[in-house]
Amino acid sequence: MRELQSFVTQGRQTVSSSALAAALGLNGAVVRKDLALLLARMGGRSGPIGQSGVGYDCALLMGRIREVTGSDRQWKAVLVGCGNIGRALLAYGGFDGQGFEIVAVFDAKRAMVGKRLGKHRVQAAVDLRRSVRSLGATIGIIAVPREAAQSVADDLTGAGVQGILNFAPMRLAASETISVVNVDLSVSLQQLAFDISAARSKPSVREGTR
Amino acid sequence: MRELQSFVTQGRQTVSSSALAAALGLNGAVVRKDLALLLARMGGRSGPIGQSGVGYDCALLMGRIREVTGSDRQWKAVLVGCGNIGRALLAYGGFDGQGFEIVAVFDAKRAMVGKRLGKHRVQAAVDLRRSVRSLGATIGIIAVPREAAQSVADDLTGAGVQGILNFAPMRLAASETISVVNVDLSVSLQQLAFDISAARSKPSVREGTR
DNA sequence: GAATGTGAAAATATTCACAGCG
DNA sequence: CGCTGTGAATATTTTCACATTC
Repeated sequence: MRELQSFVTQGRQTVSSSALAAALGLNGAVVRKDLALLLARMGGRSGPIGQSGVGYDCALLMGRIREVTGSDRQWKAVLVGCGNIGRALLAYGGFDGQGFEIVAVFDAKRAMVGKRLGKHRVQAAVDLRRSVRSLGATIGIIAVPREAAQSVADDLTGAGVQGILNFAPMRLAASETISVVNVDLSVSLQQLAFDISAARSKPSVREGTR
Repeated sequence: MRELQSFVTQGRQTVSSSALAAALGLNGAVVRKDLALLLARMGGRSGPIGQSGVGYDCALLMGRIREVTGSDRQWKAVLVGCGNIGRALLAYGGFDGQGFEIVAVFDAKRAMVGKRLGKHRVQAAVDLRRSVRSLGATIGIIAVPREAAQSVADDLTGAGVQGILNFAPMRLAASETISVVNVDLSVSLQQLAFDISAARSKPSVREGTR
C-alpha cells in the first residue's frame, strides 16, 4: 500500500508488477501471484485486476487491497493502559487515516482514572466490559505491564472484541476465535542483534517488519 | 527464550522438544529441527545439545541460543528522536536485562536539546556522527517523524552503526551492510484487521509477532 | 511492445517416522 | 521407556518461462 501510494504521489496512474517489485526488493512474479491470491479471497468474482501491456491501475488496486484486508471498514479500538506506550499510541495519530479509531482509554491505576489524555477521559478498568460492548469496539489494544496482560486479554475477550494488539512482552492465551498480533520491543531488538550477527558470518541481507 | 525461561521458573531442569512445541503451538519436529539448524550456525562444533530420553537442559540451551543470536553480547544503542515513542522506549527499561543499553539520546528540536530524560541528557542531532563513533554504539533506533527518518538513517549509517531499529512508518533505503528491523504500528493494525477479516471467512487461527 | 496470469520446475519448509541412545 | 536427531516423504513457496492480451 505504501509503495502504491508513493507511485500515486509521483503522479503515476498505473504501475507494473516489476516496478512494484523493484521498490519492494522482490521478484515481479511474486507480486503478480500474491495479488492474484489476495484478490481471489474476495468472495465472489473480482476478475483480473491488471491489464496486459499496461500494468495495474494504482487507485483501483489500492481500493481492492483495502477491501480484502479490511482497511475499508472503520475499526473501533479500545486502549487499555496509558503508561508510556499507551500515550505514545494516543499521540501517534496515524490511525484515523487508516480506518482505526481509539474510542476509549482504560487504566487500572486510580490516579489515572478521570484524567484527560487528548480527547479521551481515562476510564476505570472495571468498566471495560460494559464500555466495550456499548461502544461496539472490535479491537483491544493491550499496553499494560506483563503481569496484567493476560487478565486484560480475558476481559477484552469477555467483552467480545474480535482482535487484540498486544504490546505486553508475552504470548497471550486466547480463544481460537480471537486474532492476536504481538508487537514486542525486546523481540525486535533481538531480531536485529541476530540479523547483525548473521550478517557478519554470511554476506546476505535481512530485512523485515515486526 | 521466553518459554524456556518459564520452564526454568517452574523449576524444570530439562524440557522436551514436544513440551516446548506445545507451549509454542508448534510441532515437536519443528523445534528439534530449528534447534539443530540454529546451533549449526555456531561456527565450529557445538555437538548435539539434547539428550535422548531426557530432552534439553534449559539453562544450557538458553546459553547456546543467546550465543548464536548475539544476545550474549552487550549492544550499545543510540536513540534518535524523543517524542512519545522515544520516551516510551526510554521508560521501557526491559533492555538492560537483554544485553541492550541506550547510551545516548538525540533530538533535532532545539527545545529538547539539553533536557534530561531519565539518566540521559538529550543531545543535538548535529553531534550524532561524532557521538556514535566515540561511544562505539552499534545500533541506532529511529523514533523520528517519517519525513526525517531517511536522513537520520543516513547519518547513522555514516556513523558506522551495524543495525537500525526503525519506528518510522516507511521503508528505509540502507546499505546492504546494515540490518534494518522495522516496527510499524499501522502495519500491525492492518495485519490485525486482515487477520480478523480472514478469520470470518476461513475458520483458522492466525497469530504472529510483528 | 509491454506486461499480465499462470502452468510447470525448482527450491524450501514442514511433517512423518524411526533407528539409536541413555 | 522416552526422547533426540535426521533421512525420507509431503506440502508449500518461489521462480521461471511463455502463451495471451491490450
